[in-house]
Amino acid sequence: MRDSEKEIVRSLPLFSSMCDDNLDAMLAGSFLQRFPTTVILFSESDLTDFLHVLVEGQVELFASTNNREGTMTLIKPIATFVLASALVDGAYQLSARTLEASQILMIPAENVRKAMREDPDFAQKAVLELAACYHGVVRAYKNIKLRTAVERLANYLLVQNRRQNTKGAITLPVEKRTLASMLGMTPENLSRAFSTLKPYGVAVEGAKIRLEKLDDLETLAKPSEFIDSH
Amino acid sequence: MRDSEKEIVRSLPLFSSMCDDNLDAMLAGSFLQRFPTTVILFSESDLTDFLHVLVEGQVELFASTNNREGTMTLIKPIATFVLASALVDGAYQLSARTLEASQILMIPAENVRKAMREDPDFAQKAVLELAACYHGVVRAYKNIKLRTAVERLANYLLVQNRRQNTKGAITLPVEKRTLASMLGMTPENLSRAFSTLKPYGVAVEGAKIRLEKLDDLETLAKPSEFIDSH
DNA sequence: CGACGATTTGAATAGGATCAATGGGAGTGG
DNA sequence: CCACTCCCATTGATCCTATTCAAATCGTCG
Repeated sequence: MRDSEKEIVRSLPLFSSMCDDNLDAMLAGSFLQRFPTTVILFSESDLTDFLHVLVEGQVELFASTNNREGTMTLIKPIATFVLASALVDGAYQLSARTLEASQILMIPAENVRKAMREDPDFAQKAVLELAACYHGVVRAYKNIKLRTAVERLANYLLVQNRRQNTKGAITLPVEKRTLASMLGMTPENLSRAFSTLKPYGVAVEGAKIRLEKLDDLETLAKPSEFIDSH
Repeated sequence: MRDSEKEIVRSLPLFSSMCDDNLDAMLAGSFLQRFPTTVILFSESDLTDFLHVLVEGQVELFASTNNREGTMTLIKPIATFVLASALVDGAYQLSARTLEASQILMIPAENVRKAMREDPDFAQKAVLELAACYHGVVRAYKNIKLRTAVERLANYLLVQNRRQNTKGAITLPVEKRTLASMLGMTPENLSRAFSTLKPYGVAVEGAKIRLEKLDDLETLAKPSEFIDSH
């Protein structure tokens, strides 16, 4: 474990206030691993060996059943994933694959559970992090349960516009087929949803999207503070 | 706060190992309140004043946006709800209403946050509880994203059959329109889904459902350990 | 008994998925 | 560098699922 990697971990709110000794103890046995793109990191039925920290690249968490598959969420650096699974010592519950070549710091789950038991401050941070994760899934659940495909796309575009802060000229951070899966539709349907949004000022050129009538798009999307990310 | 109420709280894993002094401190300012049926307990935008413990009755957590509404989950005694919101000091994120006359123990959220900060053992329990809640929503999210309405109903019936442990003669614990909302469909569509399941041995008489061909139903439902409740 | 809401059934419509075919890039190998 | 291949994206046609609107039935409760 190099110092540079320790600094990466420390930059995360979850670990920011952990004392140095405890951090060293938790990182013992950890290692930074590089993965090529499109690699399965683990499957939902695997036992949770590691808490993962995505340092570079991009990772998709997905679920499959009965020959169907759906994206649950996308992970971008720098962030941990599968914290809940690592803390309870069970199966991952979700599968993961890289969407790009990625660097991932793997922290033994047992170390994380030990830290939770022995470092009250870390346990507290874990509570806050888990609560945030919980509300994140609740939002996603509301989104798919209460909105149509076109509305989900419209709201996604508005959120990206705020995040990328680039005045209506956004770039999709993932392939359209992955975006389709994340938004709970087929790639064909995503194409058609983009067409439907054309009258609302959505101009598509590959991964570059221009939003030329933000007001109209918002009227259609009806964004909600309690569904769309802050 | 009477002793009987304290015993109720203590019966929950979340509080089982809390020392008596801390429990008393947390329960200071708590009160047991009775509500009639169909009462709104709070709305998603309300600030989280209380951690709720459903002692008797039944509660629905739901979300609404743009004139649509959907059941997120149903709470049955004895269980806490909105723990995540109580711990982070923000809005509830979900709305709640009683589905029956109910008794609810209201614990000031500030007390819960204080307990989390000062009682490491409680923080640990909260971590485990939150992780379980998180996985619960993930399951619900997978369920709606990867299954059709008929499949969701079929799996719901199989889960109820296991839980009620009554050899294929189950009783729906809620009105059908609520069940429809929980399964993410309209009441009309639920009716039709029951009709679709008739050839699979599902016989409906009001709230009484008989499952007469469990094997056929399972073949259709394709239950999954990582979607359906244990 | 009468009123109200829940449930069911029917018909029409809308939202999405599937199947098929085509075009377009990116990467590979010659 | 170019041709080839493969996969992504788009478009069209069709099918299926689910919602909406309407109406009838059923139960429950006052």
